[in-house]
This record gives sequence, structure tokens and C-alpha cells, in this order.
Amino acid sequence: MCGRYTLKASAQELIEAFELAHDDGLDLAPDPASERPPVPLGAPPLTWSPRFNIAPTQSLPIIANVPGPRLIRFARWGLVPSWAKDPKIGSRMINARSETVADKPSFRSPFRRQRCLVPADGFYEWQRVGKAKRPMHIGLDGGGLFAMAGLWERWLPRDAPGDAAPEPLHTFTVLTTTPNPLLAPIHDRMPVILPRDAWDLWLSPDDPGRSALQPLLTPYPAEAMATFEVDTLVNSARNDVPACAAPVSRLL
DNA sequence: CCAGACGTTGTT
DNA sequence: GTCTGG
DNA sequence: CCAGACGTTGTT
DNA sequence: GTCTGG
Repeated sequence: MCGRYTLKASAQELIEAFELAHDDGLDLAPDPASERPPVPLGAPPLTWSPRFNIAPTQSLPIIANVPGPRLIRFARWGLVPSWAKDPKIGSRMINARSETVADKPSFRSPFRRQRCLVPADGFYEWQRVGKAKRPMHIGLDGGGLFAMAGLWERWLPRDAPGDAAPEPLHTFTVLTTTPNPLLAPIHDRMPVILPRDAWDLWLSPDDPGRSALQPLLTPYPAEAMATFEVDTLVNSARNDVPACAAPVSRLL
């Protein structure tokens, strides 16, 4: 589940919804684990273009649990474990089951120390109807921004090409849980959505312990969510246009 | 001890 | 790196 | 998640 | 069928 999502919001809306430290545009800081200080105020703002069909392997904004002001960083969707020999493994690590995330070798360490929020305003599920697959858009009732629970990781290439210092690759994964009653007919998993009052604990830079974190990983209330069918235009990750996220009627 | 896996989804 | 299997 | 590729050698 | 790319 959760292999596609939308982030239609503008940079300004992201800054407001996530109470980011900067008010002059998104911070250009693609390295969540960097020792370098964040780009200071006044740096050229990164212009975020609204996205209607976000797919794995793409570089996307996250809010990592690093000390200091709350900033947007960029990471690639599909967590590459630090010990991986080949970063291609990341394309199969786009989700982590919340039920087992504390124990799995790939996720255990990030779960303790490298959590993040993944901003979104919708996600897609393909509902199986007989043989057909019907893409559905799911989001908050009203269409607002929300935070999916994520983990991030830093991976270093084994051997750097030439004498250049190896560039660290930052990646993330989205936690999943069982579906709420609204989503159950559509799919058997859904992303973990963290309510506002869970953000601070999830973004704690240290390890709150699994007994503190696990209770956050529950299905978001169905009453606060809404779904609609969309066109199969969304099937191809090459299509990233507003029509991907527009309601479609099959009564016509 | 060393070797080898390490993940999710969905489908059968 | 860390866990499981043999 | 779905779509699309899935191979090598040698030559330009 | 299975893997890679987006």
C-alpha cells in the first residue's frame, strides 16, 4: 500500500501546516544527516511545484527528526539500509509494516533514531474489482495536508568513483497499518497518518522507546477522511498532472 | 562458530 | 550493522 | 504503486 | 515470471 501520493500544496502552505522554521521559502537542504548547518535564512528559496502523482525513487520533501529548527529536507522514496551493497534495494522498501518495524533489521535502527514526517495531501490505492484495478484517491475530508509516519536512512557508496568523496544518499520509507472502516473495502493496508499532537514525539531526536512510539501507529479515523475514484491516467508515474487527482464518475 | 539474509505488496 | 539458520 | 523491460558484441 | 525505473 501507499505506493503513490499527492503533494499539491504550495511551499507557503507546507511552511504553515508544519510550522517550519523558515518563512521565506523552503530550505534547500537535501541532506538530513549532514553535519553542515542548515542553509541560513536569506538563502535562495527552493520553489516546490505541486505534485499530483508522486512515485517511489523520487526525491521528496520530508521533515526529519534532527535537532534544531524544523525544516524541510529532501530524500529519495525507498529506504536503502545503511549496510546495503546495492541501492536498488530501495525500490522495494517503500513501506514498512508498523507491526514489525521495531524488529526488522532494515528498520529497527531507523525506528529508534531516524524518524520523519512525510507531508502529503492525498494517496492512491488500487481497488481490485474482479480483474480490474480501480485507482482511488484518499485524503482528509476537506483536502488538507497531513503527515505520514516515515523513517529515513543514510547510505554511503562502498567505493567512490575516482578520488571524489562519496556522496551520501538519503532515503525514506512510509509506515503502514491496518485500514480504517472507510478504507477496508478498498485495500488491506493504509499509511500511518500522525495527528498534530503526535508530531513532537515522532520527531524527537532521541529514542523514546517502542512503548512510547508504537501507540502512535494506528489507523487514522475514518470520520476525518474521504475517498473518490480517479482516472487510470494515474497508473503511469510519467503522468503528473492535476487530472491524476481529479474525481471521475463511472455513471457517465 | 560462520553464512546468509535483511522487505512489502498482492496474487496464487 | 544485526539477526536467523545451520 | 504500475509500467515496461527482460541481451551482447562490436562498431560508429 | 521477475526485476528495474519512475
